[in-house]
Amino acid sequence: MNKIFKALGDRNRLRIVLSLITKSELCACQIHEWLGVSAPTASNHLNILIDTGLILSRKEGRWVYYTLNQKDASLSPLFKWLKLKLYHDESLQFDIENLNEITSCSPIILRRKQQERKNSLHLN
Amino acid sequence: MNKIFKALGDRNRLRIVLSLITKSELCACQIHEWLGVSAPTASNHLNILIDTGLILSRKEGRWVYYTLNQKDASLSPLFKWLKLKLYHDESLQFDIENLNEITSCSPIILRRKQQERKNSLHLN
DNA sequence: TTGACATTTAGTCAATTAACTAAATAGCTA
DNA sequence: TAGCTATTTAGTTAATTGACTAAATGTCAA
Repeated sequence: MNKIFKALGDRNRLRIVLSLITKSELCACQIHEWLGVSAPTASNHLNILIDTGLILSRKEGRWVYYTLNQKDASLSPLFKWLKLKLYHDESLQFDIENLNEITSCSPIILRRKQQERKNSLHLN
Repeated sequence: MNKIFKALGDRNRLRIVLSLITKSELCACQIHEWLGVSAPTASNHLNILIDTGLILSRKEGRWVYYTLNQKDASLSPLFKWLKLKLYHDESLQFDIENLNEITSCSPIILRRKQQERKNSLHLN
């Protein structure tokens, strides 16, 4: 149980879980983009959440998709409470809003956009 | 919300909350004795829990008593979940069992016992 | 099969944290 | 009032953690 709280005690890991509460499935690159941390950092957080059993992953070629672990019934009251808290927390909702921009296109398009942004930076 | 998870992410702070779930009210010295840490360390943990709103304190002369914060209704699903988890976690139950020895007498008697133990150590 | 690319692993570093001891504070009691 | 004593505050230290970059892995697609 302590492991679960340790996992959620990190702001970025809590944000991942909240994003999966509202979006049901996200791929690693979407999460890394949204968190605003490097890909290795996001990967590390995701693995910690996997390790505590809070989320599940599914591999599809080079892409890895994540969902909440709905299979563990003992977690569902916790997720329910998180969802409720999320509804009443303005700052968290504001944070989640930016997810919509990222999930409004497929991961492939998102990556192309990331690439273009990177290239235009190099021109300056 | 992150603050709550950060608070419960520490093993000793989680133990304090679990002890208050099973005992409803405990004084600082009982908690310090049970955790097996120094009095300043216990005091620090208790203040962090107060600060996050998870527990409440009540002063009675030199003694300070702590309870869960039942006044904040939004926390009750969390406490309920903790209680449920506690029932299904053998190692935590074992840990909590030692509380009975400490709470079987008043804090005043407990302190006298602590003193006697300390004195007998000095004789060796 | 080679090049590109999503993700992970390794290794480093700064910041945070939880513990301790010593000293201060505050409240009882003789 | 003076001296205990429960708790808190200050200050120090070792361990943990979360971030980064560089390099490795594994998969698709030309």
